[in-house]
Amino acid sequence: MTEKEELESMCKRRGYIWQSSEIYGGEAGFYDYGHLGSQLLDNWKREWKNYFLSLDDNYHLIQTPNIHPYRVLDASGHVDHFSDVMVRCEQCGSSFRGDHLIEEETGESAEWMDKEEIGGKIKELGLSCPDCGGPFSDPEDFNMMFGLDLGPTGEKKGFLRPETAQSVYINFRREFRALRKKMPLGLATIGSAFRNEISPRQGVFRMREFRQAEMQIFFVPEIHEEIFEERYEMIKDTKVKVKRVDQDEAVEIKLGEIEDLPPFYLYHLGKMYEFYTKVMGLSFEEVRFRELSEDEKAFYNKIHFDLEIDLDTLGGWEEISGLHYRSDYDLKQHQEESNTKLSIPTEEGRKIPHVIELSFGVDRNVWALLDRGFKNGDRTWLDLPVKLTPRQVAVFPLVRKDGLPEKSRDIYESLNRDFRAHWEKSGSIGKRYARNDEVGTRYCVTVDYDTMEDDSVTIRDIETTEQIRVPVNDLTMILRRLIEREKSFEQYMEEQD
RNA sequence: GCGGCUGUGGUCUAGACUGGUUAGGACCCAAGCUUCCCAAGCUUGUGGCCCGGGUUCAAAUCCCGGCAGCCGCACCA
Repeated sequence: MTEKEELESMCKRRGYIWQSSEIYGGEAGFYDYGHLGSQLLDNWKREWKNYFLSLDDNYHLIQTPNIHPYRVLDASGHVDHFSDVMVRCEQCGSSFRGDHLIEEETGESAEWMDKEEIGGKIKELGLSCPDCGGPFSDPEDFNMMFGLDLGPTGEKKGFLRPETAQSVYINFRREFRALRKKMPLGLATIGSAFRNEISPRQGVFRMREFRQAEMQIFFVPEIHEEIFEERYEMIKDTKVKVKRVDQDEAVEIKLGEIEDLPPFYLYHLGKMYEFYTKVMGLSFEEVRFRELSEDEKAFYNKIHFDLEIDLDTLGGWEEISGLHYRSDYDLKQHQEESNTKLSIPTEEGRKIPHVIELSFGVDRNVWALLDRGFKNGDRTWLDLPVKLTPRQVAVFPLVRKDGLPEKSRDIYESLNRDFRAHWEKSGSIGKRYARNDEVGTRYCVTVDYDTMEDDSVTIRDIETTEQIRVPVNDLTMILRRLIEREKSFEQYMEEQD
């Protein structure tokens, strides 16, 4: 089996993640998280919130519906731009994007054209199927958004949102007032988004329903730049790995050495990098930022880097998150379409705030954790940071007799109040270690015959399989220190020698 | 969405070409025995031919349709 198959098998067998509706044969583009996956997902969200909301006093979380009325997505440009005009070859059945066919022929952009215009232009140019030369059918709209009829008459139209960002923009005005007009203002949200992908593949990387965690930061560049500059100064020696659009390889560089990007952008780039190395526990080498070319990036993004992680299961660097400078495009659009003033008063008159967006694919982040953590050599184990892992500690009896199971159960119950704990007694001790290695249980506490004598237990570290012996009374304190990284397992080991 | 390949207990698979005993194995899981630290062993047990239709005395096996997965193309503002 390939690495990917091994990991998928583990995820199904042990309760992380699998295809949705599987007893009915499944449906492409939908996945369910089991008891472990769901816990990992929750933990990731919690750590994400802890990290990004604490970047500034004025960064906050909001919660919004998955459904937008038609006008929101019309204003944002999704009704026009998120759809493509497709034409189908009547002879061989292949389908193509109409605007692309025209662009190839004329060399000019045809993205602005609607269904009728594209149909007319194709006839005018006498285009035929590039595959077989057959004639084209009439063009049809294909929109990546799931449309909805709202209410009993079905006359009101809406969509499942294709991104969470718009939910935040339409709440800017309310929150700006509620938060007493302080700027910069950061509004984060974690929620689901929906895209009717033509052919979803690559597991959780292209789903029809997926989760996003986004931090939208509103600011007026010429006024608030200073604030970010100060923060940037503090981290400008931070090293990151960046692949610019004109480079073949990512290079290691200090933030301060990147001269053509504004401090507010570099500051957040540095902070995102830090999230991946410090919170998600990835090594510097496994993460990079890649700048998107003009062709790749959306027209409203002035600066766009994707954060990519080198994944074994997907064969290389994959987009996990993004940092987008969206300028004032979004608020301007909504101001115009809603006839609501979204500019803010400044000493230099009213200004429409700009947005820098920190955007994270939650499912992709979770999969990246599983991919990078999955070790399948001599021993199979899952290396998840202790703050993120679904099981922080497991408690076992060494053997199933002489009161050890009961003792271990007592210890488990006391630990379960403070940690994500687990208890089991079936099989042999080795088997229990192996089972817990596979799902990423960080520490295994074993009750043995010494425990019955002197009330001490062993703690085993998943990474090294080494053990330390500690008093039961100190267990909670020691585990807490290990989890909070106040003291490392190695330090405890040294103390014992 | 197009083309190719594939679909057997929870997982991985044998069987299919050449239709015919009770669909076999390994691992996992559960219960028990055993066991003083890294998937030991023994006993017992649960559980399966992707779905629907057709051909046939008889279908996991052949045919048609659907669904899903993988690969290629296309798509991924």
